[in-house]
Amino acid sequence: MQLTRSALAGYNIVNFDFPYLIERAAALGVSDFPFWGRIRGSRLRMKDTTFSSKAYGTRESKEITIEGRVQFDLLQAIQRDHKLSSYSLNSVSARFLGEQKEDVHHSAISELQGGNEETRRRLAVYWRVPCAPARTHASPYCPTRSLKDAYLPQRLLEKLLLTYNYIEMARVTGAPSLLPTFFPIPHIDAHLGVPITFLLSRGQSIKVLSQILRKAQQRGLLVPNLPRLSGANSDGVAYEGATVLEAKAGFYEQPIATLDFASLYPSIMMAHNLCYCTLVPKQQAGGFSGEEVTRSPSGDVFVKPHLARGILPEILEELLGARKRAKADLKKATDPFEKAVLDGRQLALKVSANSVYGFTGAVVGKLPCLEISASVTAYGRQMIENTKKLVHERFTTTNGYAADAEVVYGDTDSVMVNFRTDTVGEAMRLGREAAEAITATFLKPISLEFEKVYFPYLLISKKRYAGLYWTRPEAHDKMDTKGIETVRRDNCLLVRQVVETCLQKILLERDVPGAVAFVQATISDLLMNRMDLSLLVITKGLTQEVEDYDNRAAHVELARKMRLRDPATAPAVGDRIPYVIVKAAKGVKAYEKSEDPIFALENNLPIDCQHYLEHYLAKPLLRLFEPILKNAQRELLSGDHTRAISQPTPTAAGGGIMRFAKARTRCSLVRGD
DNA sequence: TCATAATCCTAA
DNA sequence: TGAGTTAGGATTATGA
Repeated sequence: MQLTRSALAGYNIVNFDFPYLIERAAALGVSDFPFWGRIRGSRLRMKDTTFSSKAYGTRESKEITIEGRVQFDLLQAIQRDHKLSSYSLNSVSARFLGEQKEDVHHSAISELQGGNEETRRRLAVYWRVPCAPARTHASPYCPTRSLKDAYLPQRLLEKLLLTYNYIEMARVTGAPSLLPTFFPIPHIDAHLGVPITFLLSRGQSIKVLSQILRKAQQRGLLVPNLPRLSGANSDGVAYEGATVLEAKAGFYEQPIATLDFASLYPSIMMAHNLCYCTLVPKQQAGGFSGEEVTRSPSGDVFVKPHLARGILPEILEELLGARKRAKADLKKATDPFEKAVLDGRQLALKVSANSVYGFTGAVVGKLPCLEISASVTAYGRQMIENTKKLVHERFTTTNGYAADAEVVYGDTDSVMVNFRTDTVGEAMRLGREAAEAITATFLKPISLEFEKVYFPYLLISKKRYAGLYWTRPEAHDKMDTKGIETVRRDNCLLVRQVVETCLQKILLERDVPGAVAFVQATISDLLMNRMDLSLLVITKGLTQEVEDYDNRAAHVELARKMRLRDPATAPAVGDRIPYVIVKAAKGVKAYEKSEDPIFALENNLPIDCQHYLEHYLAKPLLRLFEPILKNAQRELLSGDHTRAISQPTPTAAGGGIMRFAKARTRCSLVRGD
């Protein structure tokens, strides 16, 4: 935990360190302790809350009020900014700092203490002082702290530029500047709005609402305090969303051009003047002429901008205008500090603009207006269908082009076009031509842009594809993967690594036989018990209270089991639960075979390798290879490599996998933080 | 065996 | 001043 003049920073401080310190002080009767704020005599206040949102999940949390100081909990920031399989300080530090935090076990203390200066230093730095008794909040974050626990968050803060990014977000949503204004934001008045602590502890709504309130005040408008919208059913769907075009699955060995609408939903709201204050109630719509109002494709009516300019379009215009300037300044900037500020700012402005639409559709929110959100998506659906149609109509041999173009896929604001050319450069040229021609058919500021070419392109299904990503004809920029196992954190590392390697071999090296051989070797390793346990750990989020689940699932049952073993360290709502599938009698359900990896390790439980092959590896690999290989099933999943070694009985000491795994995974599997 | 519901996570 | 949205694939449990 770091204490500066106006901020407190650390890892999991809000739910562990602060409550712990406060409770200990109370237990010890240190009555002058809980005065950390900058208002003399004002005691800090703590209460339990449950935060729940679809995007951030449900989490129990402490809410601590400390006047005049920002509480910057790195755990909260990283949970919001990054989707990871594990949020332990150890794993996060390894990921972002390339630095593992080594723990010192208590059995090594006397040895280190009796050693030399270096071993004593190690003890001081790494030994985590246990402080379990007063623990009140169950989570995988171990109630111990070492010097490193203070030092690593500081490094993360700097490395991830969190100070810049969060202060910029606070500023674009209108918070008072906590630091001197190094680079003022033109047209954005930074004197009303969202405190940094809100950015970490509350949702998206507060940011949008803050902007609406500020703009309404400028205009002299009042924002109504609406009663909870009736008929707001939180599990159903309130209105129709975007169109996802049919995916023509396959392995494309021709360049596929991608056309994207830039900031689609914000630009729709600006182009059509969609706002609370421009909406014409259904029963009054008849009283307006076509000169005065527009009817959106969902049938909702809005007045045109010459009669009344909406607040939302104006906010969006300012946000996107400011972003354009930030990006231009970023291009010119040379000073690393200025660059960090500007990049944080352009990101904040983009996120901010994109959340306005969602805010209008949030029926459980403060100011829902489904006429706006339903109109936005309806315009969007019309636009993507139109774009597809225009591509098909224009790029034909009849019109003098070398081939008939085909839209092979598209999602919400993008279309993927096969112009049936063999060169990336030609695909780019046609892509630019299409973007320009189609943009001309839409109202300003709607803009269809050519963004990139995929070549080759492996389209598996809707929302799932991979390809090499080209923005210039000379060389590809990267491999891009969407929705496939490699980008999903609920798969074990083995599956992610195998799929990733196969994609590389197929797309990059163009070596399909090599990919097949690799799969066979991996399956053989798995079945021969040669797989490191750390590769087999699956993680899933505990999204609600264990009791509230309607069915039985592996991670939930494990959470239940762990609570019986030790309530203090059992997973809590919002935590991610790591587990492995261990061997059991035939016919036993998967949810009865899930086990805590550390428990499995310590008790030498054998892993159910067959289960990993059949349930986690086989299908993803078949999906990957089916568009490429004639006999994927036979080549990958039958033959010598699928023969398992004679399985050790659960009690046998010779569980090769466990001994092997234990030696190799001690560092990465220790429970921490 | 097959359809369905619950759940998780991702694309946009 | 509590909580952005919908679409969609995949896995698992469950019951007809």
